[in-house]
Amino acid sequence: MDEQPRLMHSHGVGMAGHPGLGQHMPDGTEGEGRKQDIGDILQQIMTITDQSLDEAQARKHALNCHRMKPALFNVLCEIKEKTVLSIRGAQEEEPPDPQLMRLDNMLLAEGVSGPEKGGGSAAAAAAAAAAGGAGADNSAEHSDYRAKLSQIRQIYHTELEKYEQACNEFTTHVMNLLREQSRTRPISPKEIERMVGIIHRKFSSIQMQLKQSTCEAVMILRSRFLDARRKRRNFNKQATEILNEYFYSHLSNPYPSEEAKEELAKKCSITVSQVSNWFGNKRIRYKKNIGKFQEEANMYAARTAVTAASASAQGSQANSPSTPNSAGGYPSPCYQSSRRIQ
DNA sequence: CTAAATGATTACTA
DNA sequence: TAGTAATCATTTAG
Repeated sequence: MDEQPRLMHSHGVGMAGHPGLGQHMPDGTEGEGRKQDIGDILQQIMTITDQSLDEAQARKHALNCHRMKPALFNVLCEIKEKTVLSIRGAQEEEPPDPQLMRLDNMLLAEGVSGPEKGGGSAAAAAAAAAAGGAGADNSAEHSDYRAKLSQIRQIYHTELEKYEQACNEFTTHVMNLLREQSRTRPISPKEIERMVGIIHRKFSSIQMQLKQSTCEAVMILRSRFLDARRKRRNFNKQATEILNEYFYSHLSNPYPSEEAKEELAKKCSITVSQVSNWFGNKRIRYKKNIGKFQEEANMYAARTAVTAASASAQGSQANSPSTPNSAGGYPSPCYQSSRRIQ
């Protein structure tokens, strides 16, 4: 890049005003003239940094108005395209991020990013059903869940909109800037397009963070909603009585069969696993402190005796769910601290 | 308010 | 895999 201008100057004579500066050059003479023009322009570019601002501005204008400018600009763009941009272009076209897709799917499933109300309530209903809480005070919690979900959704959409707007503003700004600059340096429309792509990717990575934190919030809300420990309700008195009745009338072997559990569950309007939980808790707590349960045990023993008596008096045993070995020959806790629980 | 009671969960065992 | 033991988180009693 050192020799060429000089070389051109040595030959170039008076071709400055040549009208035919087309892309093709039919003969060497025309080529020489063009070369000289290019040499002039390059010279000006090289020295432009040495000039004052006003001077530079004037020169810039002159350069811009130069008849060779568009052609040279195209050439430079092409060169640039072939070198720098093609290298960068090779590593683009990344596949859609699987994690982002997962987040999107979840937000959609959770009704955060989907259609306004429909998806949300459906998901909430599904969650409510999964909670399995025998629908008593379920609706209150349900609406609470929905309210919180819609709050999350609102924040999400507001933020998303904000990001989108910022992205658009920034993109427009950069595009204007590049277009403006493309008057003085070789920037092809393709390159602008690519830059826009880069900006969008950056912003979408920010959006991913938003999506991620929204997902987290939904998960926490959901787990809170589903985790029954956090909103435990005691069983009603009747259910507790039925369970206790069974427990104390089967003290020697307080392990209800699957069928018995089902029956108890139905009677108490709770689930079978709740029955299992109850018996698990009862056995361990009874074993740990039999003394404390003495009174309760006596009470239920007496009650069972009475019902049994009245039942046998009527010649029927319709009461008490499948009672194989009730009070019969088993020691009431009054007489001994039965140790049949492992 | 604190402590006890209680339903659910977890890690482990036979 | 059902059951045990420890523990959590909540409700209820005092």
